[in-house]
Amino acid sequence: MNVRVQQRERTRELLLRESRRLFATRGYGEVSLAEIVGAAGVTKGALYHLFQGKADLFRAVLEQVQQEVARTVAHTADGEDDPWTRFTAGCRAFLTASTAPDVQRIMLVDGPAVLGWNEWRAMDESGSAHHLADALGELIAEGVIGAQPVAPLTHLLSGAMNEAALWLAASGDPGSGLVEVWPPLARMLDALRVDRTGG
Amino acid sequence: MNVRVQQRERTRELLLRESRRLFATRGYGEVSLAEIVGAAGVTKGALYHLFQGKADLFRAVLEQVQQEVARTVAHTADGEDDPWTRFTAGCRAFLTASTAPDVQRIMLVDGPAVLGWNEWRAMDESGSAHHLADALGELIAEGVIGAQPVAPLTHLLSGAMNEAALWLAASGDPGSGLVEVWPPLARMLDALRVDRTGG
DNA sequence: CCTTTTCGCGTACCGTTGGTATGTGAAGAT
DNA sequence: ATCTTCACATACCAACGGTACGCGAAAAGG
Repeated sequence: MNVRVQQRERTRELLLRESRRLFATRGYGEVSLAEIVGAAGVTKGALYHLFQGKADLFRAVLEQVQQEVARTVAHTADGEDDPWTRFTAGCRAFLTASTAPDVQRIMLVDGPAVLGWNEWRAMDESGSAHHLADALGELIAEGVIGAQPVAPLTHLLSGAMNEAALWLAASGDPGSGLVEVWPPLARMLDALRVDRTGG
Repeated sequence: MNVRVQQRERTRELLLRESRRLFATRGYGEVSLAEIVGAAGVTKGALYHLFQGKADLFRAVLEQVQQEVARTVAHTADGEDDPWTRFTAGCRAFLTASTAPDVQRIMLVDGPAVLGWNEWRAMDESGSAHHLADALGELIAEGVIGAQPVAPLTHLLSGAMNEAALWLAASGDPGSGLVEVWPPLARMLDALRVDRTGG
């Protein structure tokens, strides 16, 4: 029980890689299963042996993308000591990470439409949005921001940052776009603080 | 040249009504053209005579939904005199209007995926986001909020409210959900003011 | 009026799509 | 050495979006 598991995993990763590339560049609706299995060098039999269908394959890809983003955000945040700095650094990391084309199309555009908003939201909450909620909870516990329910706040900020990521990716250079988007976002974040000493 | 134009318009509105209903309840991908024309009591010949295809039909439906929301927002905002009150009232109107199921699915979930984010954004900017940008521009001109580029700010707020609308519609009763979402959003809006005297 | 043109729409058809049923041959178990 | 499992290929299907064309009534022209 070794060669088989290895081969299975290898085929699965091939399918994930190729379908992710195709979904990212042309969108879920415009990519056929024939293309995917062709690019991966297998057949539909393999695909349906490993996944339940097209939507399930997409879900696996989305899961992968989401975990990558979440890991990047978490890694950046963990590098900071001060809770507030950790929070803002995580937000900025999310913005830059979500500028990548595959993240854009798969996670932010096609995700909700293919899986439905409820399932997409559930996945998001176990991904980067989870870290966001954690950071907000910590800030509340330490009294940096006022006591309040974290869920609505998380969604507001998450929505704002998702849209901001899409916008700055669409408007030419993401680097210079960030200079435009970050100040108002930083001000919004700063407005949460109970004791505003910074600008 | 009268009966023909009337009949054409009537068929078009029938197709728009039925496809809107189906798209809203089951989503763009799960609705077939056969279903749509069946519900409308016509055939595919009529559909392709009036629209360029499935995506074009969806675009027409989305345009309709968006204009309805924009009109509601504009109507609510125009009822207020003070620019700041007009702004916040418009935001609240958008939130409540975007809680309707057809607005949710068609405008916020499927829209970007079917038309692509760029085209969706272009349509949104000629809809309710346009009013939002107008209100922000006015507030800047009157010195209520600091001088800054309106575009990024518009996108941040638009994204936050879109997500908030989806969230409060998904979490049971929208009425009680609004009570949860509005305070943090109001605080975010209030943080934009140069001179913060209110809470 | 009668003829001709226009055009809104129905009918019949096509290539492609996601999905399924079944075959096959090698890896693993006994 | 035989049997079972299983990763995957092959062949096939109904349904889909889209197209070509035909029909009949309304408009236009004389």
